[in-house]
Amino acid sequence: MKQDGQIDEVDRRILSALQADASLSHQDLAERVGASSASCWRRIKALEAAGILTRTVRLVDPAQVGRGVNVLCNIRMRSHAREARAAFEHFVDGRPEIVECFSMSGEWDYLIRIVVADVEDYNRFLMQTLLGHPSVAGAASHFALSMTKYTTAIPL
Amino acid sequence: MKQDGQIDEVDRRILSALQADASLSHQDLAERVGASSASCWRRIKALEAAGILTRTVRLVDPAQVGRGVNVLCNIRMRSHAREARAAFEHFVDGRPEIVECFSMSGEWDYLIRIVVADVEDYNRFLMQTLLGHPSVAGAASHFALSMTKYTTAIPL
DNA sequence: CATGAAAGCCATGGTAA
DNA sequence: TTACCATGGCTTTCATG
Repeated sequence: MKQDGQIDEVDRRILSALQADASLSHQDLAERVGASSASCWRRIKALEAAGILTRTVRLVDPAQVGRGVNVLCNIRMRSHAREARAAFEHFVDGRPEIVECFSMSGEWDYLIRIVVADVEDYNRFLMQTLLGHPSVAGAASHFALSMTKYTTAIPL
Repeated sequence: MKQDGQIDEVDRRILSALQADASLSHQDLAERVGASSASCWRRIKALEAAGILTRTVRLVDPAQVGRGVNVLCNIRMRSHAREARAAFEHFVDGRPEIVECFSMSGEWDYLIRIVVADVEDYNRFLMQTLLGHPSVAGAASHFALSMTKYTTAIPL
């Protein structure tokens, strides 16, 4: 990355490579993106400092640890007051089975994705946890039959 | 992991730690989960061999690279024939702006998440790319106002 | 059979020119 | 950019519970 904060072609290649496989050594990465190892290292530091390149995470196969079922759930709030929204979002934050939450335009207020073991597991979550929250007025759950694509890579 | 393939408490701690931060060294990891470095190493190898622990990826801040807008889009297929589904899923695979795709139960056939720069960008994608696909009969797009939670960590 | 401790080797990151 | 060097992490061995 040049000092003007712009991302150039080499930066893009670095980001793409690291999004696909962060276990690459700087040397492998260097030859893959067509730059020197030292240059790669400096660019990575700059991208981290700029907050563009964030965490390094290891992925776990959900099905293998008993979380093979995805449910997408639309949520309607009882109130749109700031406190109600903050309370709900804080609640979402604290529930590890909720892996994604979007505040939505349109007829529903939120869309969340939940990973569960099975239908019964979801029933428990819905009845006891989600619908028990004071901010939640209603929910419409949709089960995923399969996840045909999942990537953490943002296109560049 | 014992030879029976079961995941014990230490394995769970290893998985949790690596899901949160895969840049930990085996030694740091070891003391964090309360085991020796060698034991940690063996367990990680076993978890990889079992396919439980998969890729290591680096995350990129979508907003910083001009992909700050999320759109959730329900899709109805023209046909449910196997070839039509395969063709659509292959198409999804090849479009990097589509980061997630679920085959759904209920009134819609698929739910996809798309990351775009702005509304105009999405308009282009919808009109020229998505609706241009022969398998797609219709689509209902919902814009996310914000992403309040996103994690790659599966609860254990 | 899994673990913890210990040690050596090698690759790697970081820094120099 | 290239080259180098020292650091430290990965991997194995071995004894133990």
